[in-house]
Amino acid sequence: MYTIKEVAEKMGVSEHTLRFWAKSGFFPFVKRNENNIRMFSEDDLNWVKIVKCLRSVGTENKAIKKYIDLCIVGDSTISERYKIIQATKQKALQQMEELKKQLDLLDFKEKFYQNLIENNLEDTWNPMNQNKVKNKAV
Amino acid sequence: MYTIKEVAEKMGVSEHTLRFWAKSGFFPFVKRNENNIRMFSEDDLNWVKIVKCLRSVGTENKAIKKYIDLCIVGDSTISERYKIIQATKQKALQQMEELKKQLDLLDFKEKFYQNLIENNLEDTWNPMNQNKVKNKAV
DNA sequence: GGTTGACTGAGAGTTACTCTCAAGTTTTAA
DNA sequence: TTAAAACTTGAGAGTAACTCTCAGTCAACC
Repeated sequence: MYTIKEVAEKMGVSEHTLRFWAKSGFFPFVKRNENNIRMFSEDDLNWVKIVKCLRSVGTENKAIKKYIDLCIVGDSTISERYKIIQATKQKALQQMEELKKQLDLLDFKEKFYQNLIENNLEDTWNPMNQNKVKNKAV
Repeated sequence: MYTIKEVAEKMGVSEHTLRFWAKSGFFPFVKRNENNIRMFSEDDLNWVKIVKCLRSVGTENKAIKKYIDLCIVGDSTISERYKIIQATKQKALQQMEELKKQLDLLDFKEKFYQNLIENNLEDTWNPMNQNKVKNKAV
């Protein structure tokens, strides 16, 4: 059993955020000890893990709560939960594509600046230098 | 030259956000026409592109403004800008790793539910079924 | 000449934290 | 054994980055 601080360290989520998530109803199974302190079980850690996963791919808290409520209802909601996970995965794949594109742009920019530095060139792409003839740039 | 609406469509950023970014000083070179309407040039579109890129990898607006201010200063800040782009790229690469991990978890979950559905099994991972013996699950 | 449609800025509202605080326990240290 | 340090708690204020609503201006069409 783990206190909120231990969970925060273990899972890489701040204590504040964990309390906020708890208040949002994301951990309906976390028990309190005799001093009203939350004690997270191993199973609860898995809930933290899946909540963290859903959040990190941009799922809204409202939708996460919905998913958790479906879990609470029980086995009759398995196919609905399956669809949610499927859709979330598709969204994550799209994000991967988008991130790749942005990485390409950052890579281009990096090499562009590198070239300017190594060859002591002017930044002809910068609008401040609009009057100057451009070298190969975005 | 493009109006804010056209830029919004072209770049996949809402008009609201573009106005917000403009007010934040992200487009210091966008001119207005005789009716006070913002007209974006091709160069301005590239600024939108780089701002969108920095935002999408989690760069704070304050830091974006700083980068833009460095651009305005001119060529003397090239090496500083180079460092910013390098650091941003590293952050993006980390995000890629994180996203891969989350995708793996979603993939596992997807297959897990698929197995439950196909074989008509109980969701023994769900804390609601804690009393039952677990099948292979997270 | 009146309505439609695009644009404007100001400002209120929203999401998801993030931080501060006072109050209660508990462990450590003198 | 008592005082201080180290936890935890919930309430509530603050923040970032939008997101939306609205009143007002202006040009263009019927």
